[in-house]
Amino acid sequence: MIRPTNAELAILGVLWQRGPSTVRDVHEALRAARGGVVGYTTVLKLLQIMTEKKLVKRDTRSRTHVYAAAVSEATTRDHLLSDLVDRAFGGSSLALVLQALSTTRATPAELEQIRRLLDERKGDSR
Amino acid sequence: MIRPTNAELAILGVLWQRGPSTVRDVHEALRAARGGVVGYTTVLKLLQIMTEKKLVKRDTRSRTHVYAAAVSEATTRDHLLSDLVDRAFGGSSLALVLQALSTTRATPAELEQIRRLLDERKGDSR
DNA sequence: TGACAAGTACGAAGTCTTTCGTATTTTGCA
DNA sequence: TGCAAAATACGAAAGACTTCGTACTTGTCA
Repeated sequence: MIRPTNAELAILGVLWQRGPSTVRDVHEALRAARGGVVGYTTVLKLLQIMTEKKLVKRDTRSRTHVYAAAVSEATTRDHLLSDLVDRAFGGSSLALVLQALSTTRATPAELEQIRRLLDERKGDSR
Repeated sequence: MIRPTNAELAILGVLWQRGPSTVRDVHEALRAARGGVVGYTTVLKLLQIMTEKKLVKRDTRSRTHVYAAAVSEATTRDHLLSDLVDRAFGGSSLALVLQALSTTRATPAELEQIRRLLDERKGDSR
């Protein structure tokens, strides 16, 4: 159900990082982050749409509305991952993990981090 | 560059599985696989578009054209993964792997498979 | 108080995806 | 030979995304 589009993800990224923000905040963050050639009213419109979709919450108490993410980053990532698993990996999360592992560039420390996670789950079929 | 849409992925899935196929083949495979309520000419049109996009190759020697995937499954998966990494994981493949691992349901055997892959890459910063 | 700045709301246009209907072409065979 | 079946080509429509212009509202301060 939670499947933010591209532009929506960019905005959620800002909200996750900055916390509750005004349109202006988001607009400037986007402009700073990337070559964000996106107009102010575009961001406003997107936030309005995202409010309808319940992706963000809007506080209208002050004239300048304040928006906050209504979905967590982890949950959203989960949804996007399982979406991709369904669409391109025949429903197999394992296939995705293996593919990601086999092409990702990881430092030894990172490999170790993965190994630790595996250890925690040893014999755990969750 | 290789970013098949949803419908395109479904078709590529058939081509990867069946090998070179006619429109009719693909159409029937889709209909069989899912509740594939998709018309014959829809599949045809998609294959034509995919030919333009170089996602498939078309052999027109016989009247009934034969289509074959022009992109490999592994490469396509890579592209989709790195796309998702960029869009939703701040560019960190590691973050994606960790997230996928922490929510995926894996049997001990599967965990072992992952561990073996890690072993192969030990000290390998590729 | 009245004009300007800063906000929000809204509609509309452009692009992409997906879908299919219709027209046209080709082939096989009765 | 000529018709029906099977194919391909093409255009167009509907929906989703993204973008922004324009209109309207509200608050500030000279």
